[in-house]
Amino acid sequence: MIRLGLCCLFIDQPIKFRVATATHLLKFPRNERLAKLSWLCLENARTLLKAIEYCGAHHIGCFRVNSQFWPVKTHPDAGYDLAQLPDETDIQKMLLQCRERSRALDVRLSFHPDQFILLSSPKPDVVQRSILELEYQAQVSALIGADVINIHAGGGYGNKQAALKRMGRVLPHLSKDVRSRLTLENDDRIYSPADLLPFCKQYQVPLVYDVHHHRCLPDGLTVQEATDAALKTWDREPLFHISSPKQGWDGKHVAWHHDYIHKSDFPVEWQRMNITVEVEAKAKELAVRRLYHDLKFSKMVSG
DNA sequence: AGCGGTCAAGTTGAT
DNA sequence: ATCAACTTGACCGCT
Repeated sequence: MIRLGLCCLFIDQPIKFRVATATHLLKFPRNERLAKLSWLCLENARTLLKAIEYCGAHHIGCFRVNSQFWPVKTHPDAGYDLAQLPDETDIQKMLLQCRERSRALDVRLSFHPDQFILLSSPKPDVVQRSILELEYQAQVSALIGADVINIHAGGGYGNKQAALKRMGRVLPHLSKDVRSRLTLENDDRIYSPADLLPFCKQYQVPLVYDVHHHRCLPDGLTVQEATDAALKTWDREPLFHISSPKQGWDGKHVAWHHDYIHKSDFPVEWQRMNITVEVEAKAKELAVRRLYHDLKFSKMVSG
């Protein structure tokens, strides 16, 4: 059976991760700031445990952790190390519990660094800050047992091949904790599966195949072909993405996510596969529940 | 309690 | 030139 994944938040459940802005935090003296951050990190660790327990009890086999799990962790002024937080020990303990429960309940954990994380940028400082952020997410990943840190290939910068080459040259500078988890996802505007597959093969970076993005940015590959090629890039359970367009496929903003996944958008090619499919839908756990129901109890039709 | 303004960051394309 | 989109609105500070 397919493992469905929930992304970052709940819409209906009282399971809420906390965040704080650097602007706000920097109004306080350092000690007070670290105390606040410590509390936020501990609170988010407790919340993650709740999220894992909920997923385990509701046929949700994967949970994506928000990039702000440790708020402003790599901010140039407000950033910090775990060792500087007064609740370090309690945070570690709680994260270990998350790791144990996610393993016991078979809830896979993943990360998806946001749009500022670019290994292909021609600007060295952009790449440097991106690496710092990846290292932070890998540190948390190691503590909680997440096995995927998924990023996009970034901008085209007028020459996609050159951009991919730049990214390839950055890979050796990543720690093992990042490198062993790093994956690449096709996007809806610049990098198609056909653009990324050669890179993924050459550098052994798994491709997170997003079929919705593929439909927004076609490349001559069928869903079946892209699926098969993506599968080959994985040395563990493959992870793919699904979403539906907000106003349908003839609407204006096809790239915008709908509240739910339309039955016909789920590829028939993916049925009965041992894969993780992260559900990108605004109705969150309700959308996962509905899709799970649709997959289990009704025959899907090809769109 | 409700609401408006704000939030670290890069790149692109629509207006 | 400005703005919204991107995996995701949440939080502060005022009324």
